[in-house]
Amino acid sequence: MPVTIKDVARAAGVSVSTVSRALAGPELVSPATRERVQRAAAELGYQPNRAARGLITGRTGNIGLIVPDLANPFFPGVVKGMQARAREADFAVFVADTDEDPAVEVALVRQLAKQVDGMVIASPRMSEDELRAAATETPLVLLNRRVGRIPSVTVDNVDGMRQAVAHLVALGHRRIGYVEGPRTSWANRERLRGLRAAISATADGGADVELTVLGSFLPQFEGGVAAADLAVAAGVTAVIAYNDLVALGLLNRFVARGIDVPGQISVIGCDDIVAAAMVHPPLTSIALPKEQTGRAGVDLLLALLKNSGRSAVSTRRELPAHLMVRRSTGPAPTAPAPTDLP
Amino acid sequence: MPVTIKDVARAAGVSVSTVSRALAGPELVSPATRERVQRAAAELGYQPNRAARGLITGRTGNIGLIVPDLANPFFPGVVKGMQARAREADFAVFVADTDEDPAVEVALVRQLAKQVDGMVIASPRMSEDELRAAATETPLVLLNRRVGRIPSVTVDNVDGMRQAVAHLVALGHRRIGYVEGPRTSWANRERLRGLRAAISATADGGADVELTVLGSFLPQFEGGVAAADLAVAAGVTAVIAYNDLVALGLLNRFVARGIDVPGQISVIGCDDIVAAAMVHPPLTSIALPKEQTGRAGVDLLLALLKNSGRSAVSTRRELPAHLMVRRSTGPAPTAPAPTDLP
DNA sequence: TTGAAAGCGATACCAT
DNA sequence: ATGGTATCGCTTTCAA
Repeated sequence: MPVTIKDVARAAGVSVSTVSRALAGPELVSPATRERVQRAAAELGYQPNRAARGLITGRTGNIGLIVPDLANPFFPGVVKGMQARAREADFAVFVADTDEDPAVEVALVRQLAKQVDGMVIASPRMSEDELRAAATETPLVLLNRRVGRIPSVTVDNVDGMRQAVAHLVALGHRRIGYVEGPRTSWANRERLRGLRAAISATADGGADVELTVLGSFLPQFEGGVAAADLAVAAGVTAVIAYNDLVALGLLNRFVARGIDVPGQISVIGCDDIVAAAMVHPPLTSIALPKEQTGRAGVDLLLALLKNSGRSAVSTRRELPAHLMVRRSTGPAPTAPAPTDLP
Repeated sequence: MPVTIKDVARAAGVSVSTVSRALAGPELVSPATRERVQRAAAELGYQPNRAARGLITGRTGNIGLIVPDLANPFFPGVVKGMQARAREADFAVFVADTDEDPAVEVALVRQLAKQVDGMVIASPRMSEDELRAAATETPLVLLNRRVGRIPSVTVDNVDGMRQAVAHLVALGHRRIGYVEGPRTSWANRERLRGLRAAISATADGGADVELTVLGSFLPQFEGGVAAADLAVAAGVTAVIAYNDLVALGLLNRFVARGIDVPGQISVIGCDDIVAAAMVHPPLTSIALPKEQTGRAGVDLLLALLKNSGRSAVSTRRELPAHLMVRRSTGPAPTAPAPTDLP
């Protein structure tokens, strides 16, 4: 039999209204009664019933999080960040996995919407229209995607690609391949855009770099395995993959075919999942701030909830990406000796 | 403005009680009214408010899941299985991560308990007493651990180890090392027990196998890296690790030191995480049925909830483990040639 | 078979 | 500053 607000009221010798006030806004009651109430509550181990509170306030104290695939090591990091931040704000987090299926995603949003005050969708796979529709039904924050004025947290993919290209070009690479992920992935499009921008900027700088786009492939290990042979056939000296899982697949296939990395070909991934540092050779990767992305997502959502009703605050946060150089990238096989460089 | 039961009642021309009945137990109302009510509900898109329902029924429709570390690829599999099963039963899942900290675990259980009908704790790190206490506060199911009569889903670790040892012995290994995980881990103790049993059984069979226990180490990549040198110094020809993350650490360090796997030393992990097949050489691992474990956990919990109040049903399920042989295990370096075998 | 009404636990408004 | 009370949306007696 859980202790209710009545029990506390009786114990403190006040009315339930007073208890409610003493606990919610300490400045609404006299210091003396506040003291008594708080002690009584503590002694009885009183915990407000969230369902009852939600019934009248219209708030559940829950937020939802939807991710495409928990098995992709990128997302647990995001989940951790979200939970940490949500807990600080006294919110609980529902997590749901869509198995990369846009239809499941749409269904889950609708189902979850009733049970939460708002939700965060990480790397949404559904269409822009569907997202816009969802945003009208429930406060919504997007991670790794921008759609209209829906609040979002993104990473500077374009700059990440700039760093990767600069690194490769400095190593003497002139023929670079990119292994595409899902076309429905906003990040994929952004990365491709960043890549093209970086390469044309390089052209202005004098170096003549050629980009070969391969794909699209599954954003998983298997996708990389499949892409590896195409990369070799394309004659590139370096490959940048949509994400680390794909890069790991590339690495694996190259090793299996006896192709030396980075001796014959360099590989760069994206996300910097833990496994990137665990393979041999360790994978150079564009690190995205996973936990920070999660935290920022909750931050935006909380801001949204506070302003709910008032003029739609549309907020965006863009986080920086950082290239983690490891041993999977090295000098281009046909690169001129350092002394020959201009 | 969400549609409530009143709206449905008005639309169907009946009282709210009738609506409630028509939707809950169709046999409680006349077929005609049931039909009308259901159509009205469908047309209005009525979704019962779970908070309101929970207030009176005392049920939230939520279940909680606590895991030590979402970043350990073993757990996302479990989470996926749980969610799938929970969704079938129309339950939502709260997920919380403890960062392997027993204290956090205890705190989370207490906090979550108020918001759920029951909870599942995967690989609990807290003490038996704490678990027993938790079990009295809320319906509880344990994954990968057995404590008293608390319902649990476990994997047959002992048999898994038997398979691993049999595999190694067949390859000619006689000096085997085990890298321990956390001493607070039930699975660790079970695996050690299974290992010892398998080895003494082998002794009865004539082969004289020696076990060297190393550790304990962090159940992570870094733990394996640290353990690798000890394994080499101990002169074992094969190492079995507490889990795949540790095994990957071993593998990595062996390669870094120029020690050939499996030429000079064989490595076996546990869990069969996806990364196991992604490294080079691919890791032989004892596969645990991750999703099935999650599903079974929810099954047990649902059964518990149904019987709540009645005599404590204590149930256990034990799932089988399967050795996945890959290239990280091979003949022992000093093994006699196949023709010399008896 | 159906309707009216009493709560579930908390908050918020209206008095005092 | 505090108490009484209506109320949130729903389920569940109790009568009819």
